[in-house]
Amino acid sequence: MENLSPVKRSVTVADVAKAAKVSKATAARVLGGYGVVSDNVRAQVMAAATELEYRPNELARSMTTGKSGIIGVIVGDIENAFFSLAVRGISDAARVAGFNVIIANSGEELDTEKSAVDLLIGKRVDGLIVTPARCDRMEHLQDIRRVGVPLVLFDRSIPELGVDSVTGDDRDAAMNATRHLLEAGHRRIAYISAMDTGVDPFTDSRQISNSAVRERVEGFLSAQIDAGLEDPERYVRLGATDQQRTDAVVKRLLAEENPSTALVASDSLVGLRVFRSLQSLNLFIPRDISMISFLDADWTTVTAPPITVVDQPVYEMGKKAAERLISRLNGKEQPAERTIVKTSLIRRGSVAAPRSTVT
Amino acid sequence: MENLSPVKRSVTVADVAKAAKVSKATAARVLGGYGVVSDNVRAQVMAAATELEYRPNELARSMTTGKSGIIGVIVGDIENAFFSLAVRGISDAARVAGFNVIIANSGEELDTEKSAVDLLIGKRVDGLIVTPARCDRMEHLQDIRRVGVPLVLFDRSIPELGVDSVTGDDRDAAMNATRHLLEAGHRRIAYISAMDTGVDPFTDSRQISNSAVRERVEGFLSAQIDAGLEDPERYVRLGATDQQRTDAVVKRLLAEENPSTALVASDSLVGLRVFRSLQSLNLFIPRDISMISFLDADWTTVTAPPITVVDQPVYEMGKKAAERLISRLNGKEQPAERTIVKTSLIRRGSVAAPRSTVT
DNA sequence: TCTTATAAAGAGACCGGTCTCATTGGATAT
DNA sequence: ATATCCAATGAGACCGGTCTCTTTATAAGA
Repeated sequence: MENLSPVKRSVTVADVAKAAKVSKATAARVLGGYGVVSDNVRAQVMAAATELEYRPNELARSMTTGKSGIIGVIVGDIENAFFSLAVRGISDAARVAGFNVIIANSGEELDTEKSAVDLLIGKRVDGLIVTPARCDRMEHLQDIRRVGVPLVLFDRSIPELGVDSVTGDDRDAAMNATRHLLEAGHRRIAYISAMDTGVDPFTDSRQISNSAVRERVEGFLSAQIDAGLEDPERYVRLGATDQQRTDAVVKRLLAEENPSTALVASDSLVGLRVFRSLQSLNLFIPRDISMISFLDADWTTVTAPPITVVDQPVYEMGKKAAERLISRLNGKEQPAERTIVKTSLIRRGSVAAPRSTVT
Repeated sequence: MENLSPVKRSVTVADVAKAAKVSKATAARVLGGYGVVSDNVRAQVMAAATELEYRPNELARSMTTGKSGIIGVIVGDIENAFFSLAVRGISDAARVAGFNVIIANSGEELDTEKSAVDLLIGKRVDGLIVTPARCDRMEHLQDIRRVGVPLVLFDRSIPELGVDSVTGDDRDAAMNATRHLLEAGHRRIAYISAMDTGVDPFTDSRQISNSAVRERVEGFLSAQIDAGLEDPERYVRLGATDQQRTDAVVKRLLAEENPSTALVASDSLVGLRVFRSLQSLNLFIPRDISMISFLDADWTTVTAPPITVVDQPVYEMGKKAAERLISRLNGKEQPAERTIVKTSLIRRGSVAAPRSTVT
């Protein structure tokens, strides 16, 4: 074990300057890579710097420049494949542009999100990418703009806020998925989400504070209205937040007088839970029931049958969000823009005609 | 749209002090929550602060205190469920203790890891949790200690470094998994990993620079030696880095004169790829071949049959690593310690007796 | 009444960089 | 030979907090 006790105060430009026998200003110029210095002085300073193992203090640097080189990201839950992939896209794009990423989890809770915002602003992040837990509460997001920190919303948008957003084409995606089920002959299609609005029987999509889910539900409904179906709302089921509650939702859905013959899962976690529920009820997909899930998650490819999914290009979405933010950080004054990325339906084996077609 | 142009310089203690008609020092005392102030002055200052919407500049605070309140985490790939779960555990533990987390991806590349270390040290993180890409190159890790930043290794350990580490009981885990296959009657068992040592035919576990994989391989080998099998090395296959190469590995493995009848996948990504390979070869698990994968990943529960796995309590591992680091940050002078968390085998449906038992 | 202890507030240095402005000296122009 | 210019360097303020040290005012003690 080498010696590593000395509790050393870190080496500063002043130290290097003294060692190189030049002024602090000159040392700072070569170490900071700005201004103009003669070649031999530069060499001297560099030599002293490596000798002393100088490492710039980015904190101090940030203080004077006012730029931290950090992008703050607030997501619902990194553990969720959707977000971890997005974060990967964000970090990759950030790194290319010389930025770093600091991540905070909101757990989809407004209060946690608020304190994360305060925290990241305190850390003087250069910009923020946020997945707002609720699209109807945005005071804290307005604060962000007020202090002059560029903001990009991810996955969900809040038009009233007037900031950039990058989302999927949720409404179209849900419409396409629903149409696909309609075309297969289904007439009683359920939509299952983990969202929890206080009110129980779902009646109006405006109850849903998450714009992504809201738009998906709206697409789901309008596809059915277009097809002449009545009252598609009655098959919208929320609150599938864990396995147990999902089991309950699915069970109830199938115990009704007119049980649904197909369903759409609002995200890959809900999809997985629903799949397990169906399995435990000994239902065979797609013979007994058809299903489509959002997100082309790992698990959807290895089930029997593999699951038909709405493929959201999450990595690209993350990348785009970061790029948008960065171009704004680089001073581009552009009006707020809503970027909508196209999704596609990957047809696999979980959709078939309903068992007994009731018209 | 409200007014938000003013390009405002942020509000400082001095501003608040002036507004409250007290000295900067006094304002700082109440805003920073230290020292002693009278109640009415405190009230005055607080009023001025809320009025001006004062937000402390954590950067400046960090500069003088020398603490940033940030823990740096360097992982192989956040996109990987193993790491994203670990990061979740780390962040949760960090938040409880009042720390934040900044994440960097190494992509399992030494150079990227090195620059991530430089970067995070530059940002003056209070401590570092690293998943070292290679356990045989550690100069940059020694640097970390040299500058006095506490370090905890995650998932992999480097005893020579003399720092804390939190890992799974990889050797035992692999032994147990292998024994389970031996007990089922298998005599030709393969071990597949994504690691890539330069040398092709695997001969010696010391070729493997990742300690976790190395120990798993060693456990895998010794279980077989113990059982009296000869030359188990010949069934160790590395380089399953993507689907295509995994397909090749699996194909080659099964085309040999004595094809293996069971296999162990070194992590959940490899496991998933192997599963797909077997599927595409129209092999049925466990009838044609048995398999065990590391990590209780989502996908392993919904396949037909579900996959027997080594359950690594990754979230807890992350949490423990963070807790260990934090206790060190809080000044506890304790000797370096290697924390090994126990894994368990979750028996599901992917292991059965080999088709034709050849002794 | 006068000293002394103590609580509350103020003044200003400091952290480690950046950056503006002043100073110096050598090359070129006249 | 003297004025002019510019490249190279130095001196020191500044960013926004923390913190030490000093000063002031008030209450208790003699």
